[in-house]
Amino acid sequence: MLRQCSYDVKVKVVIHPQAEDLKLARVLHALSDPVRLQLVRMLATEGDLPCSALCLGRPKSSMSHHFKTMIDAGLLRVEIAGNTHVNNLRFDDLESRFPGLIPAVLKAAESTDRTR
Amino acid sequence: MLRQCSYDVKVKVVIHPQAEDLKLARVLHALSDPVRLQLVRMLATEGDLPCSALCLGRPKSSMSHHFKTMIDAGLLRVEIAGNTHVNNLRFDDLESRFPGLIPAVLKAAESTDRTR
DNA sequence: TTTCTAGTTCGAGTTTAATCGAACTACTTG
DNA sequence: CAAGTAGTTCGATTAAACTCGAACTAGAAA
Repeated sequence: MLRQCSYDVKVKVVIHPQAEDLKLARVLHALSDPVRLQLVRMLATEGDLPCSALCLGRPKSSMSHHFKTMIDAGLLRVEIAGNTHVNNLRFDDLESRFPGLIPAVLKAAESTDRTR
Repeated sequence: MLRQCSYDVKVKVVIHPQAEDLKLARVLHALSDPVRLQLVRMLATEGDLPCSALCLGRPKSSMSHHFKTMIDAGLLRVEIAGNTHVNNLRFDDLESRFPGLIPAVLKAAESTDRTR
């Protein structure tokens, strides 16, 4: 028996994995790209930021790909505020699941920009 | 002016990057695979191991690829002892370059095997 | 010297990822 | 409502990675 919805509902759903479902390999992969490392650094130091503040000269579609990768891995949470998407680093979730990992990565990334 | 070598020299050279040349993104990428994470765990807990002790059921050629990835990233050092290649985790180099990173990864990996 | 063992290299097939223009959606503002 | 703004999605292209059999190399052992 199928239930049908009589109105045309359009919900923009961004799926964030739960803290306990974060997978280490996925998180490390999301961190293993210079562009994404830079995003993590910016979000860690400057707090929540809209996409526009994070697209440093690159095409929007490229950045959208990186955001998706990070969201799927559980690195970012996105809150939609009207027109803009506010990104924030899921620091507490990451820290509870993988203690010390993000601080170590941030420290390592800060010690040099020759990340690649 | 070219110098020529009159004998046929064959040297097996394994190039290990120097500690100060390790690149964070490369290291994270080398860590971002479940098979390689497992290798890191085994080497961390059991010390130096030959390839044969690390190829858990997988084809040698596949494992060779993973070893190469890890060596190139600076995760492993290989010492050739006669017939066998002894692998060891470059813990001290990694720790001096990226303090806390490997311990955090090991702790995270140990907390669950659902790494992927 | 033949054989065994340990591991690499090669090559092919497949998968996954990165890049980016163009079209699209949805909110906001005039 | 029209126009602008913020960001996603699509589709194509290219580049990297992963996997693995087969052939190869070199040391060890018989």
